[in-house]
Amino acid sequence: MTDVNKAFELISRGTDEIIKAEDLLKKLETGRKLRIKVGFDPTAPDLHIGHTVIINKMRQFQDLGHDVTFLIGDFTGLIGDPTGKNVTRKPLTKEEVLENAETYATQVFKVLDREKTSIRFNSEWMDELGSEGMIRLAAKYTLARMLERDDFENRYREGQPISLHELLYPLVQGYDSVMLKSDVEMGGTDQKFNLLVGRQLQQQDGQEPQVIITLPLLEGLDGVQKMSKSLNNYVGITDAPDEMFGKLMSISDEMMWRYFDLLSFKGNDELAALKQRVADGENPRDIKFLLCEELVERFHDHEAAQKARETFIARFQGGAMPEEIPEKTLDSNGDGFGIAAALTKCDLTSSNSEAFRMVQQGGVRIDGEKVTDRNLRLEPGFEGVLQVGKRKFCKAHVK
RNA sequence: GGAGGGGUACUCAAGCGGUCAACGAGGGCAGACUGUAAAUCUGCUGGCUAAGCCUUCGGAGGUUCGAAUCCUCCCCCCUCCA
Repeated sequence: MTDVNKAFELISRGTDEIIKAEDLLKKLETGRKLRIKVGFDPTAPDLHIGHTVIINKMRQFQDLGHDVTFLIGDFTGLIGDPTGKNVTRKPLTKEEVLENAETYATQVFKVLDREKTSIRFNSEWMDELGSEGMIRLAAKYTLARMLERDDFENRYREGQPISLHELLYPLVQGYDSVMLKSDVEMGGTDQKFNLLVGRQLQQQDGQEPQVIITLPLLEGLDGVQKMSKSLNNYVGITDAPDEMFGKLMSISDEMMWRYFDLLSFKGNDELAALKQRVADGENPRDIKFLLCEELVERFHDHEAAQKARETFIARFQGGAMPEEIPEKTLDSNGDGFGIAAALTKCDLTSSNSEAFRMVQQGGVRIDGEKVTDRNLRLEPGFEGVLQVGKRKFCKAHVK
C-alpha cells in the first residue's frame, strides 16, 4: 500500500462522510501540505470529550505533516450558529466571545500539537468586510438554497421563528474557507450544510473546492442526545480524574462501544478482541474500566487513571465515602438549623422545599443513617456528613 | 398595510370565571432492583420560618366577592392576502 493510501485510510477511519473522497485522494497525491480548517464556535468555552472526536482527527492530519488551522468564530459567535437549534440563539457579546476563545485555546493543546497549529479568528477578515461586502456576499446565495437546510426547513414549517441574521451564518463560514483557501474542512455531521456552502463559495471565487469531512456526533451520557454542556450530559476534558472516571462508568454497555469507536486510540483488532471477551461472558463493567482509564490517562496521566479506578472500586463496590468531601461551616448564631435549611446551605439541595422532599423520599442521610424526620434539628456543635442521594456529600459543622 | 391564529412551569401541551400551584407526556431528581450501570417499577418535580402562608399562566391596567380563563392597551410569534 502506498503512503498516500495509508494516509487516506487513517483519515477515513471513524468519519461519517467525505465529500468527495476522490478529491481528497487527489489532494493527498500532490504531496503538498494541505490546509486543514476546523471552526469552533466560542459559545461553550469548556470542551468536552465529544469535541475531541474531531480534535483527534486534526491531530492525525498534523501527524501526517499538514497545516491545521483552529479557527475561532469570534465574529460568527456574535451571530450564533443556528445548527441543530429549534430556537433562535442569543448572540454573545464581544467580551464573552473573546473570553471563551481564550479558554478554548488552552484546552485543545491537550491533544493538538501546539507547534503545528495556527489559531485564527474570523473577525480578522469579517470586520474588514463591512456592510457592503456583507451584502455582496449575501448575493452569492439564494433563499431557496438556504431553506434546503433541514433545521431551517423544519423550523419554517413548524412555525418557529428564523431571524434573518441566522441565514448569514453559513455564508460567513463559507467565506472563511475562501479567505483561508482551505483544502479540507471538518465538522460534525450537523455541520454538513455549512461546510458545503464553503465549497460553493470557493468555486465561485475560482478556487479548488475544499474537501469536507464530517464526523459523527458523540452521544452524551444519557445515550440519546448529543453530548453538550447545556444538556449536562457531558464529560469535560478538564474534569477531575475521579469525576471523569465516574461519569464514563455510567454510560450503558451499548454506548460503551460507541465511545470506544470514537474516542479510543486502540486499533480495530484490539477492539474486536474486547468485544469477544464480553461475548465470552466477561463482565462488561471491567471492559468499561479500560475505556475510562484510557481517557483519564489522556487528559491527566497514567497515575491519575490508576488512582481513579481504585477510588471508584473502593467507593462503589466497597461502599466507601468519597475521599474528598466538601466541608462547610454553618453559622446559626447558636440556634441550630433545621435539616432542610442545612442541606440547602450546603448546596446539596436547591431549596428548602426540595430538601423536605428528599427527606420524605428517603434520600437524605447523616453519617450514613437515613433521616426520616423532616423536622430534625442540627444543634450548634453538630458535626457530620450530610448526604443527598448517592453522589452528593457535604461535611457540615454547625456553629 | 389587511384578515385570522397563537404566547401556560425545564420542554411539549391541556385548561377558557371558582373544586388551579394548574391534567397529561418528556426530561430531571429520589427510592427499589443493580455493576453509581442500562432496562423496569414507585414517588416527587414554584417558594417559605410549612396541617398554614406567599408568588406564578407574554407585559401593564381593568371588570368581578373571585381571573390562566372576561375587557382594554402594549410586546412577541405564526398563517393567508397585498
